[in-house]
Amino acid sequence: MESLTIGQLAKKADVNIETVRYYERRGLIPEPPRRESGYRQYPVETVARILFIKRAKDIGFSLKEISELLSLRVDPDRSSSEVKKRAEAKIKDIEEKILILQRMKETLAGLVKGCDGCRPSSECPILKALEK
Amino acid sequence: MESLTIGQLAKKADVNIETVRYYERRGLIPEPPRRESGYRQYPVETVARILFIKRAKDIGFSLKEISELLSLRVDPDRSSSEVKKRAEAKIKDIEEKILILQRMKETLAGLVKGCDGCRPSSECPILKALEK
DNA sequence: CTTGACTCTGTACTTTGGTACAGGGTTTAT
DNA sequence: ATAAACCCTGTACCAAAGTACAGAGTCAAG
Repeated sequence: MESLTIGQLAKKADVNIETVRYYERRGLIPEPPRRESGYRQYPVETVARILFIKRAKDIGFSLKEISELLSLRVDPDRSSSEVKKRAEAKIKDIEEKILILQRMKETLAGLVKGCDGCRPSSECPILKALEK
Repeated sequence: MESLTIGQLAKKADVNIETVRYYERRGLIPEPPRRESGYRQYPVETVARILFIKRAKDIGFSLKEISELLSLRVDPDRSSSEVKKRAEAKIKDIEEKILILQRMKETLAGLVKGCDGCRPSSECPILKALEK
């Protein structure tokens, strides 16, 4: 059982079958080999690929950005500063997101433990915390 | 110049005018007072509100989640465990996102500094790192 | 006091990321 | 060998988050 049908893949990755085909159309997963019947035969790694996509999506990357992310990994001219630059840009993006989330979290934590700062009718710090 | 027209607001927050009206319809920003003509008059704080929404969106919250986030801040009976519970749930969400982002970042950072680890034709760790 | 820039409501269109058939062939378990 | 359960392509539909008018009224600068 070296390979998966589209249904098995979808189940393992916990997505809709149609989503798998959609990702293929979008170029997010490679076109798999087919058998004579035309049935797709997925290598097991494709499960990880789809999980990656799901996670990345959850944290705010668009499918377009995700395919950029994925293409970094695959690009064959390894030492190319092009690739490196793109990876670095992505890292910047990610750091930015982390910062925003951390500020958000602190603010919420303040809210949870008694948040006396939230005086009635005055400005709650939640917005303040997120002004760049 | 205590208040802003919708156009001024949109410009300051760097969004489309239509987006502002859309956020109003969605309840993400409060309905502002109007003058006789019907023109909206926004208090300057609304700029911060919209910036908040933009940031939250960028890091993967839906507008629906964002209005939940915003409603936490406004709820008057702050000691209610209801509010507390919701805030705690949001914190969990946020922590999860941060973790994913950190793993992603490390992986990319590994890629950047001399991606010798990416042996030809073998599995690049980028996927591995993101398998839950 | 008019002209150009702005705003109003309402409706319709767009993009992104899927989902859902329809109509037909394939596999597999009994 | 025949259902039940899969899979195929293609097209259509969906929700979320805007965006874009149309047709009409308002503002403000010269």
